[in-house]
Amino acid sequence: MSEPTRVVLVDDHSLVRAGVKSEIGDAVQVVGEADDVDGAIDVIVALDPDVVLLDVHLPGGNGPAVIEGVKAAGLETRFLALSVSDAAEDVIAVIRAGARGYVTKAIAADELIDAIRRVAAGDAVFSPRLAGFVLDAFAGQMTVADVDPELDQLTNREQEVLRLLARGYTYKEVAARLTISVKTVETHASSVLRKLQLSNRNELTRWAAHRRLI
Amino acid sequence: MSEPTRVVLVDDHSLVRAGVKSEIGDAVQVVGEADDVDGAIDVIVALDPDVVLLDVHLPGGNGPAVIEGVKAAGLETRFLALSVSDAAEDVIAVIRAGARGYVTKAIAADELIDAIRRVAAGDAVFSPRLAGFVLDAFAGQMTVADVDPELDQLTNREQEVLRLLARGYTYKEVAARLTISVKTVETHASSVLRKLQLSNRNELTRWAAHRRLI
DNA sequence: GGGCGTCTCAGGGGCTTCCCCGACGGGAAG
DNA sequence: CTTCCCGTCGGGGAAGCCCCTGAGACGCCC
Repeated sequence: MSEPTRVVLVDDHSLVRAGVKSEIGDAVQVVGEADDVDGAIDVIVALDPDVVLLDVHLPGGNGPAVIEGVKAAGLETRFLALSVSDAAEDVIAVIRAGARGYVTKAIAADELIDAIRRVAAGDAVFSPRLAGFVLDAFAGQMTVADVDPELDQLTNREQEVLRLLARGYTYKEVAARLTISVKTVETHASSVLRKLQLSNRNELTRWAAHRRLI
Repeated sequence: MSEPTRVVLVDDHSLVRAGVKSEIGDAVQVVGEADDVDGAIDVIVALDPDVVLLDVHLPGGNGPAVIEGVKAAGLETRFLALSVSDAAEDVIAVIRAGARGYVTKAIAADELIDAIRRVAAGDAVFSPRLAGFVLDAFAGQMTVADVDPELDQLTNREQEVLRLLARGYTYKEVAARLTISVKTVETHASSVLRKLQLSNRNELTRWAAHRRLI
């Protein structure tokens, strides 16, 4: 690696930027910094770095907004999301926007440097726990959601029934699987539809398909 | 890493297995081998290894068939696809099936060992060139196999009806939209179900959701 | 012209879905 | 102990779904 990797840091906390810089500054070249969405886009477009270390939560928008903005400017910069959050929504959002990696701030300095270089080389890097998650999402072609607040409205039994219905089982089949009566399944199904504000089981199937439950 | 990673090799060429084994045998523990789909499933289920090194092309099926089979047996084994192919279809297929990594056989021994350990730890590993590809596919939520031969069996009218049904419209609503009678919608719907070998409209919704027709 | 496929429509029947009621036992909360 | 939620179950009924059979109209191809 003759030329050092050129990196831009985007984080709304200057302390974080300083910390990261001191940790990785010897191994890569930090050519610019920004602390909000618009500033980040400006800096990145002006400097065209190899990799952008991007915090997910920013004033004036969020990580994906930066990625979109840079893409819109015609650059093909590689982004490595660096965040305290490991929430499903955040991870999925930046990956969908086009980030090539996602690591949490708990990462060690040498691992971060390695991750930056990998992303610069076109590789994909994820914190182990997130890797499986992302691939599951991909394999299951879901959108987001693990902790669906809407699912919390449902009792455990209702969620069981929902999952089976979403998989295409008829009431009768669900009843057989859960060894309860068809009437009970009807009751639960009715509750599920009411709570999720759906009008029939086709919408339920679509609802479930949309959030990967199938 | 006190205990060595337990690995099963699946490849239809014994020479390849021998080669891989000699390359990585010192670093990980190769506990079993197989050269076809059924044999692989048997060996994996019997040995429950940490990681399976899986060739994509196998007699008696392909890589995804092995993954499905093992999953069906209730195991949560981690698979690392190791293939000469870097074709989009192959990569997508094994990832969709649930593989946690995909590297080509051009990989160096030490990189392969590293990849195996990463996959064993739950990380995701891809050859640099493939990493971006997989993420692009994910971000753009394409499937690769876009051209559906199964759709060709359907007449234009049947496809129209299919799309509307998949979006959750009732027969009556579809009829209103297409300004035809409910009975005609029933006829088309029936044809669609028969041609696609589905038994009801919930399966139809799932079928459509699966190929992003919704 | 005759055959073929598509699109349209109808009657009738059986099953499924969804809602309206009401009911009972159990556990948690007050 | 009463109240409330949960899970279980039932009757009854309206609507939707799905199949079977049959049929007329149109266009295309041989």
